[in-house]
Amino acid sequence: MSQPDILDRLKRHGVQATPQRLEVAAVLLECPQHLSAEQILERLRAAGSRVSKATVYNTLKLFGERGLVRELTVDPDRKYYDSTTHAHHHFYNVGTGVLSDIPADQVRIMNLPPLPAGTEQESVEVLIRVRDKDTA
Amino acid sequence: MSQPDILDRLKRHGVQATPQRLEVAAVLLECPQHLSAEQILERLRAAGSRVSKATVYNTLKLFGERGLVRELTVDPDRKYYDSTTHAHHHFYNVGTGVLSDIPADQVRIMNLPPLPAGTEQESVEVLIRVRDKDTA
DNA sequence: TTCCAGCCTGGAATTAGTCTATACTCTGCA
DNA sequence: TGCAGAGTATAGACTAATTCCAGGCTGGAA
Repeated sequence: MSQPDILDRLKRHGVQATPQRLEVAAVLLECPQHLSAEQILERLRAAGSRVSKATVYNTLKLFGERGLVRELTVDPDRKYYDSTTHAHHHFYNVGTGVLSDIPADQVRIMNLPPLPAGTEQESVEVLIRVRDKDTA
Repeated sequence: MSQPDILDRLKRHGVQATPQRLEVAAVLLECPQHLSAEQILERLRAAGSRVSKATVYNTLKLFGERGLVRELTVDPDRKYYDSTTHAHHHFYNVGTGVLSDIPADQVRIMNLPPLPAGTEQESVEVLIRVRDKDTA
């Protein structure tokens, strides 16, 4: 994703652009992927950036709230941020921690039950946990 | 769930019975519900038990590994333990943290895509996030 | 200029969960 | 009757992800 595209995406989600936010966005939005805050911080540091940890966390949280990226709760030890925001689902390898996408149109969910009273739906997520086969 | 039923369930899952494990199981298996480790510890303490935190955590982890209860990763801040282990899905109220069950037969998933190479499926979970409607 | 809101930062604080070293409790067996 | 060993329980230290905080910076409005 190019710099102007990123700027545009920030603007469309009502997020004010700053150098740090652009850096974070550039890493995460580079391609469809799933990264944790620490992974992003690591990459930024490796590339010579001096963003603070707090800023990376704050920025990702903000991006998540504004719908610019998607927050995934899949690993009990850390959050992952998904650069792809349109509806889709995931495979999660519990051994390796690798996440991969399942296009929304490959899963059809039927007979959805009524929501609990007084609530409205926010999202539907299908998570298929997998593990490496024993090669023994 | 009565004491003998709990003993039986432990035995069927290859978990050796101890007073502490019985206490933990009694709280969680009392009825179909979703509790965090801390909630269970709290209830035990309130009931006068002196189990240690480590024991509660160890016990729940063991129960989860042996399939006696189900571990849920749904709230980024804590794990929940589900007393119901047969296949089913969940509503999760992101505002209140309340989890509720969706019977498996109320959700039909079709066209499941192929698993990533070299992996085998462990579980399929559907999570529907909801939020309280604005009453404004 | 001066103000102010919003942003960034390092470091402290928080918190779920795990680890560790020690002590206890059975159960089989001499 | 007593010992050995496996499996457990416990308090408290520790880890790691994330959030909080207090101070400093910046760019535009007045």
